[in-house]
Amino acid sequence: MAAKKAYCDCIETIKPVRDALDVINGKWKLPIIISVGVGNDRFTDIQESIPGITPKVLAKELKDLEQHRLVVRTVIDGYPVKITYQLAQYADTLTPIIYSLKNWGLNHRKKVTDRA
Amino acid sequence: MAAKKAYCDCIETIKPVRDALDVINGKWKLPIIISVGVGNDRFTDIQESIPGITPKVLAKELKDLEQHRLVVRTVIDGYPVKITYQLAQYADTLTPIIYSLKNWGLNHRKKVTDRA
DNA sequence: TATAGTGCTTTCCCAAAGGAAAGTGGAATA
DNA sequence: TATTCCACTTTCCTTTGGGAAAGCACTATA
Repeated sequence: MAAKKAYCDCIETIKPVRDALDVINGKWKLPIIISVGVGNDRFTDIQESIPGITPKVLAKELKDLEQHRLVVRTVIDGYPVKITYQLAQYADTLTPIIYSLKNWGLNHRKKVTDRA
Repeated sequence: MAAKKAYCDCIETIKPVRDALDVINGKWKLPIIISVGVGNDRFTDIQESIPGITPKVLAKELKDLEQHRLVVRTVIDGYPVKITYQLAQYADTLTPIIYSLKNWGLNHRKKVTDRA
């Protein structure tokens, strides 16, 4: 017999949501993906396009995103060496998440300012 | 004349996304919303439905969610006093976010296990 | 020759997140 | 009377995130 439980079961939703959150956690991952996705492919450009981000954090987050195969780092030989960042195709699958967050954020801001 | 900028502009997407992330930040907010949304309305039930959450964290996150008007705490007088939590209607607007995260998480887990 | 840009790294530091464990006060239950 | 349940709170501690500032190796530009 299964153990009785008073609470309603929701692990089947919570588990995948947490899997997703583990990948895109923190303040910076989605902003970086947005910035790279829009065409910023140089370290400095990405940095300047995201207000407040420091090079240390950007470097670390880019490495994380590479490991998760969402971003591809390319070294182009030549003088000087060029380094570019691009979204991996897999990052396209994040579009619905970004889209829904953007919409919600826009609506939320309106709601909060209306309140005041 | 506007200052020249080499980078592509993406603040209009980044800003609302960050507004949204500021509200649902951390490991626990969305799991809690999912749990309450599915019918868990007592503190202990919510706690037991979310693996790994401690009462301290749950109490703090519930307060945050109340402040953001996503969750409503109700005290029902009587002997003993009963306390229930429910989603505010506003929390329904999070459904697309949760849905897209869930889908992405499911797909991501498949992708990662296939890789191995 | 001096300065600026590129893509970072390094150090130092602080605050927030979060885990473990115990406790609390009242009421219900055995 | 003892134990349990409920909804937390409290304390202590560790980890993580992240900011500030400086530096570095290389190249390009003035």
